[in-house]
This record gives sequence, structure tokens and C-alpha cells, in this order.
Amino acid sequence: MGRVKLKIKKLENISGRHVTYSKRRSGILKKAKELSILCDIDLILLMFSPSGRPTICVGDRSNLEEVIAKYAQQTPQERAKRKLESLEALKKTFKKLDHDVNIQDFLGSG
Amino acid sequence: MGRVKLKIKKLENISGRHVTYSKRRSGILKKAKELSILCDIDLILLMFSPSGRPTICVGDRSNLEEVIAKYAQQTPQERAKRKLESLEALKKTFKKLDHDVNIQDFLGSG
DNA sequence: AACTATTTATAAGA
DNA sequence: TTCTTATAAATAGTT
Repeated sequence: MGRVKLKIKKLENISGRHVTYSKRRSGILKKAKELSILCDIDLILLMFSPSGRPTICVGDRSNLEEVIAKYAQQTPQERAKRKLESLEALKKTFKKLDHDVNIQDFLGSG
Repeated sequence: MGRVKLKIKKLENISGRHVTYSKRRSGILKKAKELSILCDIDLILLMFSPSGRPTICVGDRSNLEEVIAKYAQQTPQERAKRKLESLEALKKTFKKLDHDVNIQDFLGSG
């Protein structure tokens, strides 16, 4: 949309990436919010700016981690595979997050 | 966009929600993919149809769990709070996922 | 940040 | 669900 048809490939100009990100970020956030409201669905959109700043959009009726867990539970045909992948990823996440929380104690409490 | 300006509120007609979801889903997926390519960023879009079927869009350069972990690491001002929330959510996720994998053994191996 | 020519998305209908 | 079309919305290049 705009003056010319844009080829969808990585923008080589760094400031151009920032400008385009800024414009399209607001567009896709609006679309995500509209979709979640119109259709009353769970939705999560997570993106990082070219300089690494995160933006997250979570539908009003959604909870980030519960939606992720909901996704992890589905697609039965990949369930076994996904289980292992999820655990692998969660282990990494633990390592990154766990600077002052004792994981063993935490898991043991529930 | 279309014949009339649409009010952004929950569509009361169930089949209407399905139709609108189907149309807008493809649109937002396209936008997400374009944005991730144009700006060369990490991006995740996860949504569920009105009947609960999940669709996920992960940027080519992105890994689902790593992006989530990346997000969890950021926003330093909420870091302490987020740590606990993340662990709480991860514990729930473990409970839902762990039907035949021994978590203690798994964590112990790394 | 605002403008505007143009492209794109989509609401309604078939 | 897929196609068509009128119209609304997003946005690329510019200022």
C-alpha cells in the first residue's frame, strides 16, 4: 500500500527498517486487537523492533502464558515431539530466568 | 475495509465470526510475515479460531521458545515481578505437558 | 510527524 | 468455502 508496490525482502537501509517498522507495527497491532475483539478469540502478537525493543499484544480475554500452554497442548499429532521441544526450551528459559529463584524448591512446592 | 465501516465489537453471529476470522486471519498472517522479512525482526503471532484451532506464525529467523525467553528477559523494570510470573506460568505449563517425562530427571541432565 | 497517491485488505453479496 | 466488487484502510515515498 502506498506510492509504489514494495518488494517483500529485507530493507537494506537501517533507518528505513526503523521507519517501516514503526509504521507497520501500529498497523498490525491494530489488526490484532480488532481480530481478537471481533471474533472473541485468544491472540498473542510479540515482536521486536530492529533495535530489539519488544512489543506485545495480548487479547483482552487472554493470558500470555495460558495461551502458550494452550497451544502447547494442542496439535496432538505432534504432541510427543512438542513435549520434548517444550521441555528443552523451558529448560533454557529457566537457565536464563533463574538468577535468584531456586528451581528445585519452586517445583517442589506445587 | 469493505462495503461499510465496521464497528469493532464482538460479532454476535457465530458463523459471521468464523467468516471474519477466516478472512482477517489470512490478512494478519501476511502482514506479520511481511513485517518480519522487511525489518528482519523476531516476531511471533499466535491465535485461535473461534472454535479453538491454533495458528502460529513465527518469523523465519525466530524460534518460538527463544523469542519468548528473550521477551521474558527484557523490560528490566518489571524483571523481578516477571521472573516470578514466568516461573508460575512455566510450572503450570509443566503440569499440562508432563505426562510421561520426568521433570526432575530432565532438569538434572543439564 | 503530516501528507497523499496508490496499493491492499476486506464487508457484503453471489 | 471461494470469487467478485465496492469501499475502507494501510502505507511508501515525500515534505
